[in-house]
Amino acid sequence: MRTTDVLTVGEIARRSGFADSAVRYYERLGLLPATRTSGGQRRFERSALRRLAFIRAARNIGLSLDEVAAALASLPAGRTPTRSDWSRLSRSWRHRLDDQIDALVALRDGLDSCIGCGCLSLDRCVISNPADSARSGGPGAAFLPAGLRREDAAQAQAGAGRPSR
Amino acid sequence: MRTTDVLTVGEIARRSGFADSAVRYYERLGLLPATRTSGGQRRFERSALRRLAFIRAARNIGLSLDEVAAALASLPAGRTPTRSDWSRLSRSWRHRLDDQIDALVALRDGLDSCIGCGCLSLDRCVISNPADSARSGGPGAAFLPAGLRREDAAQAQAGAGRPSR
DNA sequence: CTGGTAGTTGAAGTCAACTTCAAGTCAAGC
DNA sequence: GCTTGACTTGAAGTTGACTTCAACTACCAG
Repeated sequence: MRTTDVLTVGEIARRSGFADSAVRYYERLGLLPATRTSGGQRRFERSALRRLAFIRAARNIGLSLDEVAAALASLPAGRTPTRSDWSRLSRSWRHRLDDQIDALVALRDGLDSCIGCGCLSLDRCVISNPADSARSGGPGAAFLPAGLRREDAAQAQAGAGRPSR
Repeated sequence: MRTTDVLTVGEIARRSGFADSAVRYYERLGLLPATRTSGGQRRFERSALRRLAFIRAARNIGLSLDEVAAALASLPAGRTPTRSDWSRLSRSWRHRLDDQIDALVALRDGLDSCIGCGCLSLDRCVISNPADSARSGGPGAAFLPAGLRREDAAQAQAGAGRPSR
């Protein structure tokens, strides 16, 4: 056992590429299980690295941490997740990505038809009116086109608002 | 002159679909020119509606308000912008959209090759490592894939951070 | 046993883009 | 002239995902 079996925050952070503070944050949110030494320091298992990889991947796809938490919660309790467990989780992302891509392509096509006209009509232009136009409510950022917005895709949380990077 | 030539905040908000508070906010940022009545109330010209359409379109594409401000600042001073002025501004969006789409498609292709393997290797998996992996710095959201992140596209601001919806 | 590196906590800060609030003023129809 | 709805301001709050800070403690090599 040359390589230690448990990892400290710093080690996990270094290996995963996340900041220490992010790792602690995730643990606090319950996304990352950790045991504690008698002195109160966190110790992570190797599998935590896989969880962090999942988190990074999910965030790259555009999931919120709430959604990540929900996904992680769906993992089988007790046993260590298998490859197919992880695979199952990421399978649904395909759809999400497709939707995002479709939305952007639609926007681009609209842009192509708008370039040159310079109309930017509030009523007619596709770019300023991608399918819908009414503002949803709540504070926070809201710049992605419909279909790219978090709230549009997430039916999960009951909270208010909505998000970005 | 049935239809009034100048518009109040409320009218502009209603017609543009933005909230009153957003319109005031934009005016405060200098994105939206307004005159004042003797009593201090804002009065907008009709052209403000076009500016708002531009702002909405730009935000839908994913531009920050800073970038919108920069774009608006490039409009000819003095005269009212023409259609070709607006057209010129929106032409560069095409590239941005292409980049965003490319990034998402790459992510999806990677996902396809990853589904089933469930590896999620921090080193090898495309999904958790879309091209790059090192965290940039700064607080704030950061979930979009490279090429979709605000900071990646914006060379403008000198501020810290980085962003998400 | 000692020193230094790495870890701990809670509270507060950051960022963007707004919204909400309170306390008060303006504009306009009757 | 009055009432009422729309407007004004500045300050503070919201959201998500973290980061930063200060004050302190743990771990471990030597």
